[in-house]
Amino acid sequence: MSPIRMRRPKRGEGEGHCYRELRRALLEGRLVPGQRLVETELVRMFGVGRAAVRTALARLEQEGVVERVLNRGARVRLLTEGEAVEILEARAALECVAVRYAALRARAEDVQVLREILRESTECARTGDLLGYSERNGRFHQELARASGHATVVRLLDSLRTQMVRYQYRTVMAPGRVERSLQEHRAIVTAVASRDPDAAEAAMRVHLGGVLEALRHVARRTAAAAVP
Amino acid sequence: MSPIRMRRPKRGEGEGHCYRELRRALLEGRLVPGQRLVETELVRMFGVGRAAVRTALARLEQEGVVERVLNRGARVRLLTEGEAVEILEARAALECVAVRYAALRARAEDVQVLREILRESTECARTGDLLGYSERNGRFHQELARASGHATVVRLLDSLRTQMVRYQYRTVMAPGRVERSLQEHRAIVTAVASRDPDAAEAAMRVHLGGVLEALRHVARRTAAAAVP
DNA sequence: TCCGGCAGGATTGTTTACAATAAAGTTGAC
DNA sequence: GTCAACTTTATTGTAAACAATCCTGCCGGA
Repeated sequence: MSPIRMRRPKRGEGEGHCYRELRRALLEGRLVPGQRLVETELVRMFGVGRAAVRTALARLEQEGVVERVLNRGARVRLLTEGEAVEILEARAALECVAVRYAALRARAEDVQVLREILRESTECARTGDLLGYSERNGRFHQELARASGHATVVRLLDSLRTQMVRYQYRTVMAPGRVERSLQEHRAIVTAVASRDPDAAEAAMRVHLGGVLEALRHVARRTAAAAVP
Repeated sequence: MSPIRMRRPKRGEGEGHCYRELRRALLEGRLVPGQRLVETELVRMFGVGRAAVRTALARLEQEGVVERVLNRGARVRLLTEGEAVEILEARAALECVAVRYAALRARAEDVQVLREILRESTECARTGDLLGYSERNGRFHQELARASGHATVVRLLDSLRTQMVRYQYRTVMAPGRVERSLQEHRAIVTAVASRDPDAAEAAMRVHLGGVLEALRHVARRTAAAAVP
């Protein structure tokens, strides 16, 4: 973990600061699943009190990102492939709601943002920048949710996305998956732009079905590798 | 709030105890939306330290049940009708996943439990016991989710259900809604028992669609509420 | 060698005290 | 009577100390 210490936050923002930074560190991959989160270390790292660290960890646990065991502290939660599939299924259901609302309520500038991400994604796919594509993929889904204006679904999806960090890279690696993903993204944007909720939901269903299948395939492969 | 004080919990279970009790008090209606949650009062009430209360409140905030403002403490979150509709939409999407899995994985005893709840519901409807029906209705959806064996969806639904408390009680006023709800529940159980995921999902979609329409109608008039 | 008990240290859960903040109440001039 | 500035009070945010628990390494005996 980065030993960098940031400026001391003001009174009242200690907990939120710690929560956000911890979450960010997770999303950026600076914290690996299974890694221990020792309270005093986090105190030094973020320059906040232990109480703040403690409640931040409690929030992250509630979110399902962190696992805490009595008297043994917290660690970054490690997902099984099965749990990853579950999370993706839940995400799929919620993203369908989101995309439907996006098709109904997206403003022109939202569509513009999506098109820009699509353009960048295309570039990443062309140059073979898989990590860059993965990042754009995340932003695509995030922006799509935002455009839906559906606060509850956005909140739930945000939480689920955080839990999936570890698998975001792997699913994209399957050969030929990037091109298909990109095309599916294009179909979604087209449907949203033409304000067709049914088409949008259908396109999303196809897309996430593909992702799910890819992940299930990965699950089988690693299971096979584990049992030779 | 009930001034009853319970036995002091052991070391390590303070926070969880406080969290669960607070949650229960919410579900049982002993805490009304908008009500302030003063930390020292909760300390006296549950016989735990303030730190435990604090982290419990943080967890409840993360869950969306409690709202906290800097330096001004926590209160039970008050939902607008619009937010209630949002939550119900999210629930609908997730319950469809749940019921599909239930149709695939439910054991005979799960179906038995559902049938028993159905029987009790019928009795409540016959005698006009609306509160009793509302309670069975909650248990029906809960058991259905449990029978799905889908941990992630169960967790999310649990959280969403807690947020809806306020609307569960005002539930049963729409005339004729109870009968329709009961019939829809029956259709769901039939589909699950015959291991037909498509029919089960379709039945659930019909059911929650009806609930949603009723709630949306209420959102315009702000009078009665719907039977989920 | 292997096993169980047993200090010692590390880390967490809890309590207490204290500082900062916001709400309520008070005073006093106009 | 009213309004603004001040004081008081209730309550939260933070820090530090303390106690319980778990893990590790060591020791002695079989």
